[in-house]
Amino acid sequence: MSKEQLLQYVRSFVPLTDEEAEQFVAPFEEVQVKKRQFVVQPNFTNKHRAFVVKGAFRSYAVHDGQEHTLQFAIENWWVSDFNSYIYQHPATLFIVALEDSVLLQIEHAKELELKKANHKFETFFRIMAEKGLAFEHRRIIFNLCHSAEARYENFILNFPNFIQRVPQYALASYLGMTTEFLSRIRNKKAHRRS
Amino acid sequence: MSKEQLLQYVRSFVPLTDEEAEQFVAPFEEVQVKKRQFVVQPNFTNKHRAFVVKGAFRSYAVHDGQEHTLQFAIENWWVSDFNSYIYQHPATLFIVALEDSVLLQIEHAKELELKKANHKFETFFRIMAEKGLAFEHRRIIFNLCHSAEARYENFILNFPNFIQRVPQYALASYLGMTTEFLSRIRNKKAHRRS
DNA sequence: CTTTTTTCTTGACCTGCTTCATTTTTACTG
DNA sequence: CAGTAAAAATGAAGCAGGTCAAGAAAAAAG
Repeated sequence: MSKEQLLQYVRSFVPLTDEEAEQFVAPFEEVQVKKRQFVVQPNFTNKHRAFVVKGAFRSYAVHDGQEHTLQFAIENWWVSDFNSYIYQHPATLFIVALEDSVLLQIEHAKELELKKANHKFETFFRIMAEKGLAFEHRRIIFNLCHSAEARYENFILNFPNFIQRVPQYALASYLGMTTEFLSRIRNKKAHRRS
Repeated sequence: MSKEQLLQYVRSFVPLTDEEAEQFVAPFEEVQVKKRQFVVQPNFTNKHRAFVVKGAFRSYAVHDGQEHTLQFAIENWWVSDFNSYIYQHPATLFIVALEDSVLLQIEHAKELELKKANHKFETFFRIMAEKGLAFEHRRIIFNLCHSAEARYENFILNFPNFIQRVPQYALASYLGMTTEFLSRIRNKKAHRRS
């Protein structure tokens, strides 16, 4: 069952007794999501945090008709409009399924209860947030320091398994460049190899 | 005393009894730092997380001779090379005092002890990390969506109190542009006003 | 306050990346 | 599996922002 997968993930960060494990996963509910279906939309508050059991997602903002990707998420990643979720105010992002997917989602209030109920659960969410913050720090610094081409190379190196699953225009907007420019970078690279 | 200031800050997020308060601040030690002094340097592991009691700091990376600013911190902000601190591996950033400053710093191992000892302390650090992550998400999206000029305007709007205290070349590198270009933006704006 | 260092400004020129328009390729859908 | 929609590639032209070099202003040091 999919909750086993979530538990395995959680236990890789904090040890849980069987009883605690049961308590942790209880408030999560499984949701099936079809490709191109939205799970978060601007102006609606993001009421759930979701663990990706299967599939792929993309969160992005639209500004002046342009899409700008904040994150991708595949198996064993989490998805939410984090600002909307933790402050429980209206979302600014779209989150859409890139494939037919399965999520395990928890309501905001239920997550608060979990964190309150058990020190270990609190620790788990603390670790998630810290790792997320550290990740974004690395991303910001890297983006500040490097050219479009270097950012693409770095992505390939660090997330080879994402490359096959996210459309190129979405990757371009994640890396802060246009689709056209990413296409040219790839083309240049292909020619160098031959 | 400066620990009062830290406590006031912590208590704005989690309620603490007097006993807990004492326990929390005990492992922090006060450090005086002179302007231009470094508190973190690449290749040395960042052993402390520090709360700014007074003064201002800047964390930045150097790449191809160019400086790129990740963060500024003034009173009631925290400073560290977060990746170095939480994983206890060598730092990649410089952190330097922009003014004569006072820090309250805690050793990594002592922080772990605090988080283990009391659920509330764990909650506090979880909230810090979550707020930090939400902040960086907003920053990344904003940077992806906006021009150099808009990023500068946004900074003025959101951090008016930083403007007076950080050098312009540092602000430029935080906003992802050159000193020269920021100078031109400011100049253009001044002319529009007259 | 005078000297030195650091920061900020300004001008001329340059380029990495964007924009727009069109075509080709790939993926869905009935 | 034909037809249509979505995604990727390609070319030409433009611009936001960078680079380099030199001077002015401000701050720090003596």
